[in-house]
Amino acid sequence: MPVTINDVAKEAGVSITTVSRVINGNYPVKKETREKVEAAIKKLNFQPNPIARSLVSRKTNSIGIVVPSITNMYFTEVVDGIEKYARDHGYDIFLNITHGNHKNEQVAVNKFIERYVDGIIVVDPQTENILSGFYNDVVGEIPVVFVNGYHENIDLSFVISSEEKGFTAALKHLYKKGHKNIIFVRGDSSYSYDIKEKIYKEFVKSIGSKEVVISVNAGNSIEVVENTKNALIKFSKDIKIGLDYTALIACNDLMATGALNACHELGIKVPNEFSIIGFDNIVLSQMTSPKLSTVDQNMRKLGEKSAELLLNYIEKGYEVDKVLVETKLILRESCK
Amino acid sequence: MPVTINDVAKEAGVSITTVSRVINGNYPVKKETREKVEAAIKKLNFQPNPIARSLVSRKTNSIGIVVPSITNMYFTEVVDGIEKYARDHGYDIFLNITHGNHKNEQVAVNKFIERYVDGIIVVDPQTENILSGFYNDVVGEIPVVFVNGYHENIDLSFVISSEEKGFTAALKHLYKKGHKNIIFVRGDSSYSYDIKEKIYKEFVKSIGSKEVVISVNAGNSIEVVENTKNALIKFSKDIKIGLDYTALIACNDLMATGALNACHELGIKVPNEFSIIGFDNIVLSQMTSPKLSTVDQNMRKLGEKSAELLLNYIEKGYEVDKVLVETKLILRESCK
DNA sequence: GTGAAAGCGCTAACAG
DNA sequence: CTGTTAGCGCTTTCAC
Repeated sequence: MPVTINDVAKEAGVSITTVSRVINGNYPVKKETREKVEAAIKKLNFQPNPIARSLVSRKTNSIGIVVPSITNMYFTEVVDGIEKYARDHGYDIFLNITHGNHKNEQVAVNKFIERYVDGIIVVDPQTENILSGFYNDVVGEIPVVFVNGYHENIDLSFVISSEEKGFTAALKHLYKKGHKNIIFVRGDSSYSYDIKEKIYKEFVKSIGSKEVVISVNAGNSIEVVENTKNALIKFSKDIKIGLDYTALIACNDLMATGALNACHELGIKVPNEFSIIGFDNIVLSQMTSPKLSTVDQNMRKLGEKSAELLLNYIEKGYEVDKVLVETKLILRESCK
Repeated sequence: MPVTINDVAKEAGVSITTVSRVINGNYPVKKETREKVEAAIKKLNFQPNPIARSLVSRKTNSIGIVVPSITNMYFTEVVDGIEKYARDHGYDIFLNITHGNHKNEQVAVNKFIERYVDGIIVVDPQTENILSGFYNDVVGEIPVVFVNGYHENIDLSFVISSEEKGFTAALKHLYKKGHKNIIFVRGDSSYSYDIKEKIYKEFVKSIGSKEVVISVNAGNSIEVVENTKNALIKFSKDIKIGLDYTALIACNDLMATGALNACHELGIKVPNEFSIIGFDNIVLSQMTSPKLSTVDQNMRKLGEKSAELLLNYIEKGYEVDKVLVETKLILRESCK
């Protein structure tokens, strides 16, 4: 049986109120009394029961993270950033993995609310939950911060990476290096792929080149590597990769890795004959050979910022913000 | 203000005791009474406050996971397995990342105990915490299950993958395929590397071959890929890789990937001239070109099993178990 | 079958 | 400065 505030009070010869006061330091306590109490606390090794505390204070010092997947290196770094920031600030974190299912996401959020977590971070929320108004009700009950995902004209708080900027920078870099015909690789459905495709098409048009969009199945799962490889190999039968087209830009590093593998198999030298640039800067991009040039989304910062924002809401009240996290072009070995 | 059991009692015209009974179904309640109460619960959309519940029941329906890292694909899959099993069985999970620091690990465990989680899973515990007796005190307070890590003659509950068997199988496979001179790659310090080295040396001796152990800095971080690559390239100056030595076995897939990258750079064809076999079967092993042959540790199952064990302890009482999870040789493209 | 009342461990008026 | 008391929302004796 753990020691309670009562035991401490008895040991110190004071009331439990006094003990409570020295624990919380929110009311004046005479120095000698405090010392007596502190001695008792130490002697008995007393830890206030957070459950009892929460019951009256209506604060649990915990936050919930809802994330589509954790085997995906992208999300993993975001979670890492959140965890560190939150823990450093005295919050424990609950984790719920939705596997990209929008119903699961709702269930997860509702369960966190029932648990009385102090706030929730949803990483890459399902677009339909954003659009359906599900979250508009939720934020009435509890502060929520979203990391990336669909956010156009949405009255909710987001931490977003400036993908447009980063993607444009990557494209411009390729162009500056003399690449005129650039292949674009995207997954089947995602807000972020749509944005990038739009930018790509406009860019290609602006330089008077022709567009080649390769769309592969899945987008963020392991399979996308293989899918991209196969798609590119198939594509290479019609068009001379390395001659007609000298560069490729992918919506994420998984796809870029798949493209790299295709070149490997086709005997195309990267970067000498063909340049590849990815997106995200997941750890994988440093493990390939050659190492991938990519656009750093700074996922860890994305996580930290969202946690920072959430803790602010918890402590000072909710409001709607959009925080932009800068992306950064990382030049490694896969393009020249 | 959320609706409480009082509101329901009032609405249904019964006492809160009765409401509590229909919620928990632990005492007989007349059918019509129950229906009245259920109607009220539904009407008011009542959710029992888990904090209040925990305070009296001394059960939080939550477990804590302590893990060294989450950007490491290996741990990530373990956590995934735990999360799924626990959630499917009504438990929420707290996550704490220690970054491989044994002090952090202790703090994490203690914080979970203070939070009154119902049980704790420690993935790859720090050997010094195991040996120092830290955990022997802990299990007196709360059930704990460990996933892998040092466990020889340790009186604690472990879920362990049969690394010895898997590693031996990989070695035998290589030998059967005609490889006599096999290079071994390990990281600097880890119980699991030591075990593998021992097996390797015995095996090499048994087939009358000579041993080559390459030890690289770090073991489970991103850098190990690069470190292994460099080590192998350096090594290749003295000994003809692909001629004198035709195969390599690594302690994990990160190192195997590094070796693969080295071959790539050295112009050595894998698997035609040189065979590589990894360990773990992290997702990365399917993303390389050629895809890595490896030993599947079945990390997801490791996670699930540990959760299963823990929930059993929570519900039926703690005892000491050692559960072995089988490994499996996965032949893909990197060896022949 | 049902309800009154005590209490889980703590905080926060309210008195003094 | 310090103590008494009333809860927070729920479960669980103990009576009836």
